[in-house]
Amino acid sequence: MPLEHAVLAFLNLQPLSGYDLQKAFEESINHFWSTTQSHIYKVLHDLEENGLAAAQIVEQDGRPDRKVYQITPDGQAELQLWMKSPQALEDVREAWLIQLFFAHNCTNEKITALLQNRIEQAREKIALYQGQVQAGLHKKADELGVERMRLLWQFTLDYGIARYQFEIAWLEQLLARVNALPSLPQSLNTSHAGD
Amino acid sequence: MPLEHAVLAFLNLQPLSGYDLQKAFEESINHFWSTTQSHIYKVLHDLEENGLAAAQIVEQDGRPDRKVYQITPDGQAELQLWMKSPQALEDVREAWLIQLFFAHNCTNEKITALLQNRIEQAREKIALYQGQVQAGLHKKADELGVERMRLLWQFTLDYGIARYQFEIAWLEQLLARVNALPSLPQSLNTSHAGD
DNA sequence: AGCGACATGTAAGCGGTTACATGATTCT
DNA sequence: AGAATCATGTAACCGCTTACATGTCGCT
Repeated sequence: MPLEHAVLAFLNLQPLSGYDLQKAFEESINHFWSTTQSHIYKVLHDLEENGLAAAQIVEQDGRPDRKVYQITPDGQAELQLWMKSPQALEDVREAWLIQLFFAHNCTNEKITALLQNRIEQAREKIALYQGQVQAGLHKKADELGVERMRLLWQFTLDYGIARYQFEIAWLEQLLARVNALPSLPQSLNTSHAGD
Repeated sequence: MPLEHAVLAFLNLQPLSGYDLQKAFEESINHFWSTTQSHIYKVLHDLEENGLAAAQIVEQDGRPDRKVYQITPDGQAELQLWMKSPQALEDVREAWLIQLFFAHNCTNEKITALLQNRIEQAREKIALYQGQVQAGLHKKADELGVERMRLLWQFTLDYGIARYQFEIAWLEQLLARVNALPSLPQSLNTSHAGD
């Protein structure tokens, strides 16, 4: 469960509440591991149950109580173990490839439209990563002032940018190949409701 | 629900049983949309409930009965709609990036080991795709003899290969950058259980 | 006698998202 | 007066995987 370990990794830097963690995720690793508030609270609950984190209620005046979690020795051991363990390479799993695979009865124009939409989405992602996300990471890194950390964070961002750039390049190459596709069989083109 | 639509797309070519579908998935689109037997049976059940497919029991001698599903007009309409609808570009979501992000206290050697393991896995995927998967697609395409289909199928396979090749190239580039990383802070290197 | 192919399903769990629920304080 | 921030959670659902359950036939 990667989210559990991401939470442990954050707690290993400093004690945090669910609310803090939500912001930390948003500002730090959202570009490669998005999550939700409710999932974080659930994971914290589970971590406590398993003795990997310990909670402590902190009262505040004029504000709701905070429930601050600390990593336990068991939690540190678990984290250390996980950090070393090779993760399985993710399988390709993309819904648009289903569309492409079964596009036999679609016109080349319709296929092209799908690809162009995808290129557009990838461009937006890159703009986001190079803009807001990059700025956010820079800011956080400057606060901490640890060069080694800054570079590691940058690697994760660069990965995302490179990935979406790859996506665009590959799709553009595919556009040409789609245009060269033999045309639809007439019977299917006119008579079928088909795909 | 992409699996539902993948099943509809198969049924749009010909009526099939759950067992047939499992084999069809295995032989055709497993390289970008893997699934399981039980999931297929569940989806078929749901499709029938929603009137997108209709089942028919076919008795056999010496074999268990088959439950053969046919796509309905509603199913065809739904499929046609989905085929045109742009899919959201998948977010980057990779657990090893969590490891990289928090690798501050890991030695460069440990980071390198993770990357190399990933490169190795990607190489294996490429070998698989260029070998068995490519052969399987060729065989199926030859049986059908429709060039337009053959090419579309090839595109989905080429995507996978290109993706894993990208992965390798990017990781190899990262290896150099990891070696150039400023070393661990001594205090953390020696005293902490840490990450 | 044992295994693989044929054939259909259920149950439990996992990691995750969306929607719901509550309520004070501070800023505009 | 209304919105944003602070703060914690539950419930329901989704897509999917793993494990379980059952049984026949044909081949070796």
